[in-house]
Amino acid sequence: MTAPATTRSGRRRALSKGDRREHAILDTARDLLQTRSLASLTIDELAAGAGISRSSFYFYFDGKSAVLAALLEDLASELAAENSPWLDGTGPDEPALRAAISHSVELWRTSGGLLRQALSSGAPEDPLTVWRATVVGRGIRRLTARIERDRAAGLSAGPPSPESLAWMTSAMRNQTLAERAGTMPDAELVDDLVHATLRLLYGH
Amino acid sequence: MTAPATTRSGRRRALSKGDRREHAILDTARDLLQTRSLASLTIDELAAGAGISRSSFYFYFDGKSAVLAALLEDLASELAAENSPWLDGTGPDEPALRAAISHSVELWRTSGGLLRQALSSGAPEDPLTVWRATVVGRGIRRLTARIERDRAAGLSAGPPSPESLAWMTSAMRNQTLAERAGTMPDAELVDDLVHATLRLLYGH
DNA sequence: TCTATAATCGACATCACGTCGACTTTTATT
DNA sequence: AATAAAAGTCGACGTGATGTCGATTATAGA
Repeated sequence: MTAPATTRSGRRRALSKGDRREHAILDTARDLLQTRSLASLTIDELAAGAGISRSSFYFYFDGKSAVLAALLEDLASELAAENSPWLDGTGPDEPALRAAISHSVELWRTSGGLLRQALSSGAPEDPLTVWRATVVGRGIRRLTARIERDRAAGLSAGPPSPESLAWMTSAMRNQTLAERAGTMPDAELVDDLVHATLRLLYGH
Repeated sequence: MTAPATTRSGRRRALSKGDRREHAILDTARDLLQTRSLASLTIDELAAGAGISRSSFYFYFDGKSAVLAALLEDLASELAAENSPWLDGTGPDEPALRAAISHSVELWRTSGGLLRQALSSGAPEDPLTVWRATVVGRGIRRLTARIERDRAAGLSAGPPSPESLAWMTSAMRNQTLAERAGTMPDAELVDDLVHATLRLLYGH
C-alpha cells in the first residue's frame, strides 16, 4: 500500500499526533483561504502553519488542492442536508426554498473563500474539479427529479427540459452566490434568489 | 518610459516586424488555449510558437495572462455589439433576445476555450480579472437600464431590484454557457436560454 | 551613411514543487 | 522492559518555470 489515497497517505489507526498535525494543516488552510487564493498560497506556508517542514507536508496530503478538497468534503454534506427539505418536496413551496437558500447564503458568508476556489477550478484531473463535478452534479440530479415530479403533477411545464432547467437554475444560484455574497445584505440576496428561482421553475 | 503598459511593452510606431511577432504570439496562444488551460501552458511554448526566445517574449507581453487579455479584448467588442439590439430594446422582444443568445452560443462554440479561462480567473490584480469585471460589468449595467425601462413602462415588476435581476440573469447566462456549451446541440441551448431569460425577466 | 530605437538573446537569480533516503519517535506485542 | 514495525520527520537534491539585466544585433528614418 505505497500509493497514497486522494487525501491522506500513511497511517493505519485513526488517532493522535499525526491526526493533530493533519487538523493543524486543515485549520491553517481554512484560515489562509479566507482571504487568499489557493494558487497564491504555498505548501511551505501550510506546513509552517502546522509546525512541520515542507517535506513532511507530503506525508499528509498530496498537494494543495487535496487539502482544499478535504475541507470541502465537510461542506458538501452540509449543503446537501440543508437543501433536502426543498429538493425532496414538490411544487412552489416557498418556505422550504427560502430555508434552503438561506442556509446556502449563510454558508457562503462563512466559507465563501473556500467555495469560490472550488467553483473556479482548473485542470480536469485536479481533486477540486472532481469534487465540484460530483457535488454540483448530485444537486442537479435531485433538482431534475423534483422538476419531473412537478411536471407530472401538472404544477409546471416546459419547454426547457427538466434537466436543462435544473442546470440553469443551479448555474444561476451558484454563480450569483459567488459574485454577490458579501457585497450586499444577506436578507436581500436570499429574497432575490428565492424570487428568481421561483420564476425560473414556475414562471412565478 | 521603462514601465511597460498592461499588454505591450516597448515600441512607438505601430508597424511590421515586431507586430508580426506579436500576432504570432497571439495566434499560437489562441491555438493552444483551444484545448489547454492557461495555467498549464508555458511562456516557452508561446515564445517558441512565435519563433522567438523566451526572454524575447517579455518584450511583447508582461506574462501569460496579458496575452489572454489581449485575445479577449477582441471578443469583448463582438459580444457587446451582438447584444445591442436586445439590450437597447424594450419589453419581451423574443427575436432580439434569441439573436443575441444565438451569437453568444456561437461565440462560445468557437472561442469557448478562451472564455472559460476568463470566467475562472484568480488574483484580483490579474489582467484577466480586470477584463472580466469590466466586460461583465458593462453588460450588467446595460441590462439594468433595460429592466428599469421595462418597469417604468409597466411591462414587468419587482421584487428583485433591476440591478439584482440583471446580475442574476447575467450569472445564469454566463455560467450556463460555460458549463453546457459543447455538451448539447446549440439550437437547444439557445432555446433553453431564451426561455429561462424571459422567465427571469418577465415571469414568462 | 549614420544613429536612435526596436528587437533579440543568454546568463543569472529566484521560487515553488515533488521525491528520496536516512533518521527519530511512537506504538503494539510477547 | 526489550524490540521490531509502523508512523512521523527532515534535509538534500533535481527539476521546471518565472522574471530581469546587460550586452548585442537588426531596422528604419534623417
